[in-house]
Amino acid sequence: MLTRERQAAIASRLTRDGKVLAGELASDFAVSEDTIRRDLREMASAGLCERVYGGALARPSAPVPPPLHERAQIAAPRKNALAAAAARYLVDGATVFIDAGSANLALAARLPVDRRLRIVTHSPAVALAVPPRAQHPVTLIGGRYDAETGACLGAEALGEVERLRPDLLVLGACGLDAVAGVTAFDPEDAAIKRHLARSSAAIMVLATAEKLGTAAPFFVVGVEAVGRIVTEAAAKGPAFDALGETGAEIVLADPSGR
Amino acid sequence: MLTRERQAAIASRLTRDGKVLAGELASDFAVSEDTIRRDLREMASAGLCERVYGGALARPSAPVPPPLHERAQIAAPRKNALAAAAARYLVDGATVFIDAGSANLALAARLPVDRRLRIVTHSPAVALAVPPRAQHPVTLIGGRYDAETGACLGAEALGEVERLRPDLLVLGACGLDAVAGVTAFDPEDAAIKRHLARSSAAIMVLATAEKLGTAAPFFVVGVEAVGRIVTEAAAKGPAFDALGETGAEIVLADPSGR
DNA sequence: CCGAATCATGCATGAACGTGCACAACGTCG
DNA sequence: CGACGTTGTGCACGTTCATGCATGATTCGG
Repeated sequence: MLTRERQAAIASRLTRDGKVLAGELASDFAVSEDTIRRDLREMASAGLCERVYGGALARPSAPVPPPLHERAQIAAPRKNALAAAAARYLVDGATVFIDAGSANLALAARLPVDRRLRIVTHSPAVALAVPPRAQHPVTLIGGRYDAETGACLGAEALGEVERLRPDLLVLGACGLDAVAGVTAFDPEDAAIKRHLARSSAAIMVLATAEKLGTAAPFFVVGVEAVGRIVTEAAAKGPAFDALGETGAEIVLADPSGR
Repeated sequence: MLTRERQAAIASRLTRDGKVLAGELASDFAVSEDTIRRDLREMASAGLCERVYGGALARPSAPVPPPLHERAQIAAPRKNALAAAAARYLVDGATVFIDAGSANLALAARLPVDRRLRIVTHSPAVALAVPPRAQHPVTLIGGRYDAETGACLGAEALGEVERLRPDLLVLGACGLDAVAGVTAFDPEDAAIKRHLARSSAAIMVLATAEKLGTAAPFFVVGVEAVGRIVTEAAAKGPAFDALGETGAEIVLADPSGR
């Protein structure tokens, strides 16, 4: 049996029963409990379930849409590490726009609870990921929902975005390069990002290593406008050095997620 | 039984009964009172309940209805059956507004793929639940996101809703009664529902058996405005008969989900 | 003010856990 | 074809966690 196949089976059990037991799964799938624990850990870090002592519970929150969901699952621990590092720079009382994207989704799920933040987003998944316990007021920008980017796009969304003046924009980047700047795959998405970049007081970008030195078709904003780039140590190389020379503050995430 | 699972069960008892007794819980869950006391202490420190001598009380500010994501898991198979029955009445090419609510969430997830529908909603969870495979264009109404109802409320949302003229409104009902009509727990939610009910060409309500004959604090619309009520056979009784006499078409869902 | 019930705390125990390591299966590239 | 990196798995190790019990302290009701 394939690993992913087994994890899919665990996921379907979760939705059916609402919970799974590690020991039970181990004997049912004829693997060791270690393997099951690894599965559950992975799934939990991808937001598929809640890990608890003895097994796992179905996530009490709404389902994350498949395209975004798949992206969220890729390198989830690394994205969580980025999120943890970025969360430190969210100051109390600030209005923060969180762009769509898998790393930003991880950030939304790990927003600090010891500070009060006004969260604005055009991504329903981000809005739902904000832990209700934190009591951060969440404003969602409406419009035509685009499943590919996982955000609301179009004229309506753009119109609403134009009225905003966020203190901080947590920008999602499909590509990030010292020369090409921040770039996106979708033209409409790029248009909204451009507006946001202009009207925000500060910009922070979360980028996994593989995004550095790459460019997508649509330009959003030059790197000189980005105040802070959160990335990982694995990104070190020529593209990384070039970014550092643009004046942006580069933050390296601790892989352990601290 | 998992520790967290037990604590969740205690929490749901708290919202149901308003109080729990330590000794009673201990014998019901077959653990020692020490364990229960530890649970209650932990929950109290998390703000989930108020610890008192002999047990615990529900927090005075405890939400009357549990948040949407919890409601969605209650009686899920029955809600899926309602959804399957309701899906038959969505006609090709129609613009359908899907209100927030757990049964409506199930409907969104089971939208027919053989017809083209324009979906509009103010619930991010509903927008995300629409299967991307179906290619239904989804418009999401933005605004302040309210975790309690699971929808975007407030002036912004109301303003956008006012511009809509849906062919069909799939209305969520917190209570449904022949005399009291459709009612809601939240005043702002009720305001938006009222607007929608006025501007929609037709109204359909999905209601599980326990909602029939009950009323929530805020009035939305009288039953005479509701064209079709989808409910279950288990609802049959005086309240059910009274609804039938108002002229609305009553549809009974097949428990097998067909 | 007294007895009984309830409680917090410390401790012991076993289950569940994370981590590091070794090994096997697999695909890739020279 | 063989060397190599990757990935999934199981095992051993020490650690953490949940639980029940014992012990005093606290609270409640009369």
